Amino acid sequence: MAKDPVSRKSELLPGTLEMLILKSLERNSEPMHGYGIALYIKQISREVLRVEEGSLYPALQRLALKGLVHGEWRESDTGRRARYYKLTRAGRKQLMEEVASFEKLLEAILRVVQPA
Amino acid sequence: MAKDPVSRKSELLPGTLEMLILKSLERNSEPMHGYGIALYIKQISREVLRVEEGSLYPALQRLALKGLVHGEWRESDTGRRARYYKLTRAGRKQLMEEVASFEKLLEAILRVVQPA
DNA sequence: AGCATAAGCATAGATTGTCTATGGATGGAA
DNA sequence: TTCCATCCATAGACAATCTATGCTTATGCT
Repeated sequence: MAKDPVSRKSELLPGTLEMLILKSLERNSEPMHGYGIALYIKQISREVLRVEEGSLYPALQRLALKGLVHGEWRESDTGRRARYYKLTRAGRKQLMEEVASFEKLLEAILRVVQPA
Repeated sequence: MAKDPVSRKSELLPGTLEMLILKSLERNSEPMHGYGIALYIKQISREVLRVEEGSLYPALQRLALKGLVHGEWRESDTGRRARYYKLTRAGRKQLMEEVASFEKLLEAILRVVQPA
């Protein structure tokens, strides 16, 4: 008991996480580490989107496996070791496609949800 | 081999199905059966959204269990037996909340995805 | 008469993607 | 010396969707 205080639903729309990560990398031009990406998304979405670490790191690994990002160890500004990621060419392409199909889906959903 | 001809990704944004169903019921005022709901969503989204039966019927059952819709057997226009669903008061309320939080999420995602 | 197709419901099982929970290490501030 | 922020990572639970399948009945075509 003593669970589920409000709602344990996901903080994001499932299926959008990888797109959000890729987009973050694109918009910042400088390579970013995972923690930084999480902060960035949280901040720019005005605290609405929160990316949990248990979702984030596996997602970054998937993206790296698929060759959409490239990661390497470096030292962060604060002196800790961190894995810095940047978009690959394939990642940039994939991002464009994902955004396009996301927007298409969105339009379709809004046609159902919002009165004409 | 000989698989995965194009992309086996979902035809909708996961997490939006129940909202789409509830909204369909709201907009049609008359009770609808599952098959009709599927056709409606497909049509109004201009073929972009396709709701598979394997997703639809379990979703309707979940909604009924939660008391958000009420279903009863009737005879359809074409003379077959069909389960007709209508929104309950609770369902109407839930729908409003879901739409609101969906739109909030959307805004947040678009802030990340679309350049300021 | 025979057959195909549309209308209609349903379940089982696989898969995917997220989450929670946990663990650990380090640096700086109180 | 304690705490918090920074940073990574994995395991396991869980929810939601999909594919695949099976069934029934009415209508239309040939």
